[in-house]
Amino acid sequence: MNYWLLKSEPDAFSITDLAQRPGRTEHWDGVRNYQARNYLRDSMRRGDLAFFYHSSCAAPGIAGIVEIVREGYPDFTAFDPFDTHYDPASTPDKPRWYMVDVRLRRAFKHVISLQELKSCPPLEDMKLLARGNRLSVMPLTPAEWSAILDLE
DNA sequence: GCCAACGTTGGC
DNA sequence: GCCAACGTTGGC
Repeated sequence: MNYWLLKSEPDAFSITDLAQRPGRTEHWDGVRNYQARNYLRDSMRRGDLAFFYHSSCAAPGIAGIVEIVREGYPDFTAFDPFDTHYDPASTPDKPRWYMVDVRLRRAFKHVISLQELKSCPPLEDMKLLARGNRLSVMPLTPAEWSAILDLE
C-alpha cells in the first residue's frame, strides 16, 4: 500500500468535478512528465491512496483523498488531435503517456492550505514543498501521510 | 501578470 | 554530449 499526492488545477478538474462523476470515479489524464508518468505506469497499485491537491489557483492545498481503482494504462487523450494534451509521438501501438483511474474517498470540509503544510515541521522534507518542485504525481511517506491527516 | 525554477528541444 | 533557447508550472 502506497501513498501519493496528485496535483490538478481546479479550473480544469477539481475535487468537486470528481464528486459529480458517475461512481465518483474518473481517469487521471494529461500527465506529460516522464517522472510522473513512471509513477503512474510502474508504481501505483490498486488500493493505494492519494491526496487530491489543487494547484495554480487562489487557494492551493489538499482538498481530499482518492483511491487508485485502476492501475496504469495508456492515456488515450494523447491520441486525440483535438485534445489539449495531444502528443503525436504517442500512439496506441507505442503509448508514451499513462493514466490511472481514481475514485473519490472523501473531500475535506476545509482544504488544507499550502501555508498550513509549510508550517508543519514533520513535512519539512516533503517533495511537494521542495524549492521549484513541479512534479504533479509524487509519493508520500506514511509519516507524511499521517502528519497531513493530522492537519485536517 | 510576474517571475523563478525546471524540463525539453534542437543546433552544433 | 553540451548548452542556449524556449515553453510550462505554480506560487504570489
